[in-house]
Amino acid sequence: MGFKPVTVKDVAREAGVSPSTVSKILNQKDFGSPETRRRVMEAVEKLDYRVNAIARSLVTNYTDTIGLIIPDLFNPVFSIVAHAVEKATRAYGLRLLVGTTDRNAQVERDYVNLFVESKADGVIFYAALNPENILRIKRQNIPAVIVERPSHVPDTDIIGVDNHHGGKIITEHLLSQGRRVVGLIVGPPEGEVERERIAGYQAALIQAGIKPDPELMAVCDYTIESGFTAMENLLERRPDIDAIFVGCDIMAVGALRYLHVKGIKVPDDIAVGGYDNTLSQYTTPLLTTVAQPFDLLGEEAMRVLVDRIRKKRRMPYQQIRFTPELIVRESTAVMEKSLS
Amino acid sequence: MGFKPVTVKDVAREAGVSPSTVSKILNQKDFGSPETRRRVMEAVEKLDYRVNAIARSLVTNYTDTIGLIIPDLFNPVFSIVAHAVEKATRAYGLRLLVGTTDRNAQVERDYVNLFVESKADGVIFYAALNPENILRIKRQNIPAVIVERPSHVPDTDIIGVDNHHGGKIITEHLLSQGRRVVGLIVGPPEGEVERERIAGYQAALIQAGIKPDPELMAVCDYTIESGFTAMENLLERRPDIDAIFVGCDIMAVGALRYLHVKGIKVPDDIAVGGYDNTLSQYTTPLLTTVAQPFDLLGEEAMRVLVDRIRKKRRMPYQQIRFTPELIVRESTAVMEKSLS
DNA sequence: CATGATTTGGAAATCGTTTTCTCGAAGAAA
DNA sequence: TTTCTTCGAGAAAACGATTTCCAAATCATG
Repeated sequence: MGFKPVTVKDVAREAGVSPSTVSKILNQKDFGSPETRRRVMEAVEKLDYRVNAIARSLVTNYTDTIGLIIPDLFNPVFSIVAHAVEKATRAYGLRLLVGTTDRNAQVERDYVNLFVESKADGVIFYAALNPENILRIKRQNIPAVIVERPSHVPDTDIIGVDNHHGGKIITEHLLSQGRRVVGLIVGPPEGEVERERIAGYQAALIQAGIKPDPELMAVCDYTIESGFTAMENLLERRPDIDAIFVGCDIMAVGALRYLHVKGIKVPDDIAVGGYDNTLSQYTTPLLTTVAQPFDLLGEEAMRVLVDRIRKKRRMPYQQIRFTPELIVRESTAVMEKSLS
Repeated sequence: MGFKPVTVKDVAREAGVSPSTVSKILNQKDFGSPETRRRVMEAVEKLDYRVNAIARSLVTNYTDTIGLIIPDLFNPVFSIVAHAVEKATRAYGLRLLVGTTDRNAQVERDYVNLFVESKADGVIFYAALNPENILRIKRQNIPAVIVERPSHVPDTDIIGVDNHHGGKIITEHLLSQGRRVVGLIVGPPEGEVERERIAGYQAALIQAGIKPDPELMAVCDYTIESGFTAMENLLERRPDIDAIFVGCDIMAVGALRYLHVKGIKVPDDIAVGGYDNTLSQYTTPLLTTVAQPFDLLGEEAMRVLVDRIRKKRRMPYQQIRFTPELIVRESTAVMEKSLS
């Protein structure tokens, strides 16, 4: 009802000084005489005063708030990144506004508008849907950092992982284990990320003198079910497959499931390689996968963003690429035949 | 540099009216003549005007922002809830500030202060650490909703799941499959949630005429590794165990892993029941588990919170309990011996 | 002791909205 | 036509901080 939060005025009255003095003592390290400092601090303590960040922002033009736009929080890939970003904002003493788009460009746009209205100091886009939305933020003079595509937005810092390399090393690994007919289950190839991984996969095959065969590739979305059916379709088409590279651990779980149901042994009959290293410790057998440094991705995105916010001066735009790492586990042991 | 966002003044000038008129036309459904409405709307469109939410909040005393305090975003349990909460805030046209505590009470306190400063309209606590922090929010007249413990904060809406029932049904299920020596791996029993689940487990045993044996219980934190070692310790102590109830899917994965490594067959030798239904579709064998309606938890928390924010009038505090559901999968089939 | 330099702390403007409050004009009723 | 009501639109006062700007007080220096 008649609830009134404590304001700087109340503190001033309590300490017997003016509001401006209170503000200065609270914000400037070396303002005021020891005596007034003490009085003000005591008043603050006594009244349990907390600055009204809204009022402050209105005059300083800083909200100390970062916006994060991300497809969802359900897929471990995203929740790990979100967690890393959140930890980083905390370390920088900032707030984090989170928006998930559920892969809907209109929702993405709504969040962009919301963040503009909120006067966020900066925005991180993870797997942005529409580059236009990023430009919209930049047009409002709000710094933005892009994590993992799109990579063709001008004048923007971009953080990512070398997907070509990732696709290549996992495929090379499968080949090195004596496999020859390597299938590929991958997300929609319209995406940059997916295209790169496919290219890496193909490069590894060609390097080994094997011609990539479109018949060996199955497309699916990022669900367990689609991994299951993709594996099914692929094996119906090509029963001679002896290894499969699945472009995401979630889908790999679906593929493993199908193989398990059909009594096909992993890795004896078919070797399975995943991607992301998110679920690979939960599966049986443990999944060989390509680990992406998701936490680093989040940390770096924040670091670059904060740099851009604080150092107003023109700083060259950065494009940071991390190198993914192969983690070998049980699902891709050497083939029995090549052992004999 | 000389970047100036478009303000209500600019719109007013463009439309040839006063700022107050612009504000009223934008906010009150039926203000102004059709002619002025048109002029103002055109100006807004032309200048791509977006309200400054900061300035608005200062006068309206609403920020349209909700705070969420949650242990982390890494455990699927939390990320699913966070996702549900985020979706709900979006549906209500609100913003979401997210704070993860990493189970550190000091961090929780920092976030409470931050949310107070941010003038959040309301706060949702998931698995809060220190009740004092919740009281601190309420003392600032900010509505709070507690999800899953602590349940003893006065004058607060509380949303939760019936953990006693959950522990009971999974144990009953194990017993109904012919198991007799049912072990328990559970999180730190200081927690209310854990205590309730233990009580449910014990109730089921007693009901079946079995005396609960402390030796059959192992405590661990919420990691795969601790599930692994807990299973190990338990079996060393009591090799006669023929079923195990693990209080969290993540730890169940660790337990399954140990059994797999030791060549102990699930469910033939030991039946395994999990809790949460988060990873249970990823495991081999598929994990029987107790499903919690995490998305509902998030939705309801938001619904109750928004109610409390909008209807200022004194509304009785609610305590909502959902009933968890048993999901039977492969890891708890009927025992072989009882079949013969 | 006088002068200049520095420090201290207050008055007032400002940030961009929303919200009274008020006045004049238009419309309705008599 | 007159009077009463309603409605449209602007002026000005908030909201709660920060930030000039300035006067007074303090200090150092010759």
